[in-house]
Amino acid sequence: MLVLTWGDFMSSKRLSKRERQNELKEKLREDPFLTDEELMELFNVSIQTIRLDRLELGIPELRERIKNVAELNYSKVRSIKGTEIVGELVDLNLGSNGISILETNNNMAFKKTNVIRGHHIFAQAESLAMAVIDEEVALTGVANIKYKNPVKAGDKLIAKAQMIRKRGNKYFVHVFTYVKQEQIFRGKFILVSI
Amino acid sequence: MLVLTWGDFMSSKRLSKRERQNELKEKLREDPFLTDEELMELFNVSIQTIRLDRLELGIPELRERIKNVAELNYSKVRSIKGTEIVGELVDLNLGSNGISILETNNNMAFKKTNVIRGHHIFAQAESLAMAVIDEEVALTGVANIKYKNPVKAGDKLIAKAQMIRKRGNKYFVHVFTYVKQEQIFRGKFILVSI
DNA sequence: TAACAGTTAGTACTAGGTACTAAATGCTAG
DNA sequence: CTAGCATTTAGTACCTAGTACTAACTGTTA
Repeated sequence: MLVLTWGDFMSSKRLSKRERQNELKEKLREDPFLTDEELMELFNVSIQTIRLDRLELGIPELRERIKNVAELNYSKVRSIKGTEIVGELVDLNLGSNGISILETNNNMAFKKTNVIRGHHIFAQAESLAMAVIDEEVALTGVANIKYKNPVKAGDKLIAKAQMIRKRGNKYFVHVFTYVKQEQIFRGKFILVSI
Repeated sequence: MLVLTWGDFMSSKRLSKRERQNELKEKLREDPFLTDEELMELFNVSIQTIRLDRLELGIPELRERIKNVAELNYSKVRSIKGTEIVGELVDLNLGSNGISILETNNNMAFKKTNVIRGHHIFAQAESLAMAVIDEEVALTGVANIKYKNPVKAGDKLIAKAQMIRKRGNKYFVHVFTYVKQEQIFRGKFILVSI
């Protein structure tokens, strides 16, 4: 059996600038914790070449990369904590209707397909439904929902909620979510105030 | 009204070594991105004092702290990428059933009531339903769900999924979620493979 | 007032770089 | 075969955010 490690591969072959830079991007995407020195050994070129490559590709230094990774995750936690409403509330008539907008990104998507995971669409709709009813505290009792079309990362979700009726402490709210006029989700919620 | 900022507080008062070291630990727990220089200004002491404090408390330098945050989340991200499952998968029989556990915390709850927001319960159930069906890529088409009882932050959610039947590319999966034997959620999902 | 904890000052050194200049090497077209 | 250009390598000064260490200076307390 012939087995070539990355090391064998790299020491046997010197890639062209373009090839090397592509591999460099790929390697650093996989592992942003690699130092220039490690990359230099990986690609069997001088450290200056690695640095020129990073400069040309606009890739920041190790410490910046690590910091970016750290801040990404640190801010993610904070932003979730901050908002109780998923998406941005752009219109609200208590007891009647409301509109919220959610900008999707590929953190919300399946990596393979880039399709937004259902629970994000659900979360936007549910929290909008909650916002619409004129109650201090409420919980979702029942939801009947339908995903009509897949949503791609980057799409802007516009959710429109309408309170249909109120019976005792139960609120019936319908939410329709659109991407560019096209309906992609429909949810019927029964919310219970407590 | 008397308002004291942290700055006022710190410049008016010099804490004892013990107090300062406690505050230091707390500050760095809140924000690990603080440099010794920023801490020095915060506590109104010299940079050497901050460094002695860190040494005594065994707190690593800024870059190490950032790296730790980054690595923590990097491995977390990787594990999410691997599973894409909300909660921890403890049992799985492809095409039949599965169980996942989600430890809730107060980041997942309404601040006022400490009740877990519905979409977290939904997300656990939906992703477990996805895991159970033996398909590479699938989307939720329809869901009919019911929240039976509110869940408090700290509760451990045990979701049990059962695939009921398959018709063409449609899968019918039922998920029941429990907190200490008590059922708190029920969801009927129709998943569509693509 | 001596002893000691606590604090501050200063120096040499480190990793992992940036920014820059200069020189060497490789390839290609005339 | 060689001029000209891209590419690569070498080397220097400088940076940040430190470590590790020595020495000196306060402040309190016995």
